[in-house]
Amino acid sequence: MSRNSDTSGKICGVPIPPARAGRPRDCEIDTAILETTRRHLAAHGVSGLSIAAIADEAGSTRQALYRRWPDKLSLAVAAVADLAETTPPVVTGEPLRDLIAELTHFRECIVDASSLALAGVMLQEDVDPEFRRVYRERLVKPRRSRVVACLERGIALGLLPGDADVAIASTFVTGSWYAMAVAGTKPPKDWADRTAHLVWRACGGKG
Amino acid sequence: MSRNSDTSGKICGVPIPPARAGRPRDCEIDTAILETTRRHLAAHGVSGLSIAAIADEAGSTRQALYRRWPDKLSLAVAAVADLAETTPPVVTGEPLRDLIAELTHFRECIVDASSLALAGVMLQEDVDPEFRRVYRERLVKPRRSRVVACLERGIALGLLPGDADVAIASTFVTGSWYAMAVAGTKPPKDWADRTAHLVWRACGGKG
DNA sequence: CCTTTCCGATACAACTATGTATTGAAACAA
DNA sequence: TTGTTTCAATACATAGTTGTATCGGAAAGG
Repeated sequence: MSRNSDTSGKICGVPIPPARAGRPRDCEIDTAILETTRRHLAAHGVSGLSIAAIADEAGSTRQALYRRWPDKLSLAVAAVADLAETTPPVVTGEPLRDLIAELTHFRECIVDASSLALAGVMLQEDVDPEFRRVYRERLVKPRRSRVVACLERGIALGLLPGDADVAIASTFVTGSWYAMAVAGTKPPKDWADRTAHLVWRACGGKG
Repeated sequence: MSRNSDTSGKICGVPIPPARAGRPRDCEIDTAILETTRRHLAAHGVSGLSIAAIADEAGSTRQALYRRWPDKLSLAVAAVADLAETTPPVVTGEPLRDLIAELTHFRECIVDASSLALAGVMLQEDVDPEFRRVYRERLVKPRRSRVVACLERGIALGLLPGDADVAIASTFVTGSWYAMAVAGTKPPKDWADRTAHLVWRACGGKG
């Protein structure tokens, strides 16, 4: 099977442009480079990125890389933007259960994508604002709003009091994980369950 | 007044060694370099540290720096170890009030020392284990145990139930701040108060 | 077949960082 | 005064990174 163009309407996840002549790009190079870039980002931060090292480790060359992205920053942004937004957990309508599912999902995402270190990178002061914006828009905001939605549904259903401090309580969810990572504490197996119940109770619920 | 040795028993915060001959070191160079190093760490991470840039910005030279620390890592470790552990808030014995004081103190510390970005750096995967260890021992652990102490005193006083999930709840305290930083949310003025009350309630308190 | 683009390999100039060294002056101990 | 160490400035070799360029060959479209 060809590693290149198909007829599905997309090439490398991007809508097909007015088909240009010449040898098509190798999709596998794109994905290999972006993946390697994310690994390097998590390991060394933005300043530590080395175009040469990335191209090399991705099994390609710097030229193939420069043909796609003009510089280090564009590559980093592309690598984060490319992080496929995983399908969120199904909403059952039972807020506490949904909250637990959300935390379980968060845990899975943060482990295998080394997104935790990525979050740390974003706190660096020399990170490009646009880069930070893409990260928040793509990875932080969606989850945050789903968590808030769980709690607000709890209020709507009368399970939580109307004056519950959702704004602060919703930060506990991911924050708990960050705090453990910084402290070097290994989160327990039942972290999702315990955390969800604590947040629920913080909001005034009787879970 | 001399910038150098004194007779107080310490030089540059270090016990006086058997007084050696020759021109004494300039303490101000030590502090200027360590301070500049912390700024650079927060801004660019470990990989982004530049000995030359640090020496320059500190108003000194690379040679003065190499005379003190053999390499980049030693300098980074020294810079973090040098972060004076600020005097913790006074314990009143009233757990919830102490918790609020602790959070207020945390907020002050994290703002002016740019320690937040430093926490992010520690999540990077290429950070030296010993470096990480010093950071946790010096900056993370003390605060964490004070927070835990507040909650456990609450249990001891019968203000919190004995089965309160202190291990998880204590991560909410600093975690809330991290989560906001990552999300780009500006913590509200009354963050300490609201967060403390939420954590208290999460533990089963009626504050 | 011809043209275009991509790929891998190699090369190059400009820049930066690192670690070491030297020099003359300054500060202090014995 | 003598000996030792520090300081600022300067120099140097080594190494790594960046961005651009060139080359022959491969893969596609017209």
